[in-house]
Amino acid sequence: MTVICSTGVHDKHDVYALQCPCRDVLDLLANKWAALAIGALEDGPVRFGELQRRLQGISPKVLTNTLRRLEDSGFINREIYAEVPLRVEYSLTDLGHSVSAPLSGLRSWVEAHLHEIS
Amino acid sequence: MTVICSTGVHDKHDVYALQCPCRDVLDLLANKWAALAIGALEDGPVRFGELQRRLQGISPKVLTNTLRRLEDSGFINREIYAEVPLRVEYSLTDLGHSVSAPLSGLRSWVEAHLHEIS
DNA sequence: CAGCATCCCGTGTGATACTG
DNA sequence: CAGTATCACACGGGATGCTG
Repeated sequence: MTVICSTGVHDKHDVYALQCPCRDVLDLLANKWAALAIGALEDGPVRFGELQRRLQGISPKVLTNTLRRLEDSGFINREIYAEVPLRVEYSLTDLGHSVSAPLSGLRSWVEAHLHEIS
Repeated sequence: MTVICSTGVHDKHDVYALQCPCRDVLDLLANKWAALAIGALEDGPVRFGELQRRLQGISPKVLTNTLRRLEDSGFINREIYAEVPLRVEYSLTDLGHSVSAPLSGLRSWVEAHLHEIS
């Protein structure tokens, strides 16, 4: 088992302790849309409307919430172009790109084991 | 980008479509405790009480809910030993073990990038 | 010991309509 | 186009007490 929290954890089983900061990250990523939104941005900047099209079924409000949370945590950038019509592009930060790797791993696993899941 | 859903998806951006079955798995894993519970079982069978100790802060009810969901989805086994006192052991199935790999990847990433996250 | 029963609450999610 | 406003709701999660 890999020790998650290097700080103040001596018993390896305490890595799941309430105080473990990895909780925050898991909580952030562990919602219905965040992981998918990051995946949808892997190829480069995407506009709001296009994001909504890719994340089929998401409402504008929920998309906004998701993006704001990811932005506040430093995973994505929000660039506003004062054009007509208005253009807003979302893109992954370096941090966002780096987390997309393990997330891809998870999605690949899903693809590979889909048939085994009830 | 890796195509997640091999079935009926031809536009690579539609992998995030509402019908994508990977949603179910993400929904299952994407709650507060499931990923951590799987991690807590990586080393072998664990009893209910020990699980509650490792997942510090979880209540019995929530732990039961989490375990039931994971059991129903085929990620863990529940073994009952009719002893006195009663003993119930939880362990990962093969499927559970296989998913713990990508989950470890995610947790490792958290460990490595913790300092970069606000 | 390993849970179930019960009550409660916050919030994530959703549908729809509206605006700068 | 890119959101915001509003209302509504199910569900995850928590606290406490009780049971086979």
